[in-house]
Amino acid sequence: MYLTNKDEIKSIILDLRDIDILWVDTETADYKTKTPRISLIQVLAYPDNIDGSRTYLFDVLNQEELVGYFVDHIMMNESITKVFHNAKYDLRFLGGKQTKNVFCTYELAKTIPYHILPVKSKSLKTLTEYFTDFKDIDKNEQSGDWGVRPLKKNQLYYAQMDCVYLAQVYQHLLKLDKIMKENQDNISLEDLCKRYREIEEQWLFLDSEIKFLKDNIKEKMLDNNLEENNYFKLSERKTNTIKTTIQNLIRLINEKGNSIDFSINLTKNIQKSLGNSLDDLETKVETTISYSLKDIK
DNA sequence: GTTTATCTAAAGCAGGCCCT
DNA sequence: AGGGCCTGCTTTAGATAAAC
Repeated sequence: MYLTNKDEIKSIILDLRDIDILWVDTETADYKTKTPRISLIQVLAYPDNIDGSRTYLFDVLNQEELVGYFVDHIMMNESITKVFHNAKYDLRFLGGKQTKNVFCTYELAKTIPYHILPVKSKSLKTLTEYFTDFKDIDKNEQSGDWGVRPLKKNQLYYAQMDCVYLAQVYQHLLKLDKIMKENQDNISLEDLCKRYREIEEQWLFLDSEIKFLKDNIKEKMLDNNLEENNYFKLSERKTNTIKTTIQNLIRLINEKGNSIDFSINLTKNIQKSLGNSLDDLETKVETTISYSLKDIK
């Protein structure tokens, strides 16, 4: 439902206040510039609708008043859960940090480990295709021009379907998360250990082969001066470590006087070089404790 | 008995991900 | 483009095993 009439939009916003949970998305114009403008606010209140016909498309291009109205009545409203995918992005336009009761499916998806949710990307498109029967979702409109009017049919379709995908993904993620947490609570230490032993051999096998393959692919790509092929991109990374001698450092500090003072870590090597002199030095010890598992023989 | 090698964990940092 | 979080690389410490 594409809506441009101010009063109509406002009246729907007021009606939406009675609903517990809304699936929300936005589209922005000029997103590559320093001053992006919000173009559409899409809202779905019926998660079971899968054709997009029940998604509200509020046209808010250059309508700061309408955006403010939505923020005041919906975004700041504690009693309504607002679901976004990567909410951080949309919140830039919809009230920022002061908003209440915002839920992000992207953040939830990231907390679920790969062996439970085996997808390489956590984009809305990937998650939708993984969880639902929607396949080959076209995301071309995402990078389209949302500043033009009238909006193309494709754009409106894309905009309304995003909320549908969002609601579907949300429901599947919640189910998965619930199952995961229940399993976590119910599984015994014994079972965890047994499972570890059960898959340890495969893991060792795969891990070693993966490392072997990676090293060799890297080597061959370097030998052939190949930056990229159909499978990998070889990215170069330079790390500069700046070094000086301790005498040079002392000289500098003497020149600058008290303006330079900071603590440095005395590594094992430095401690060795200092020898007995270490006892004469005023030091502070910071202790960190960590735990690791060892095999029982 | 001492040095050297190997492994795990942590911290700092650069680059990548996600959205439009 | 751009902001916040995450991943992965690198370095370091500390524990243990192997070598001298």
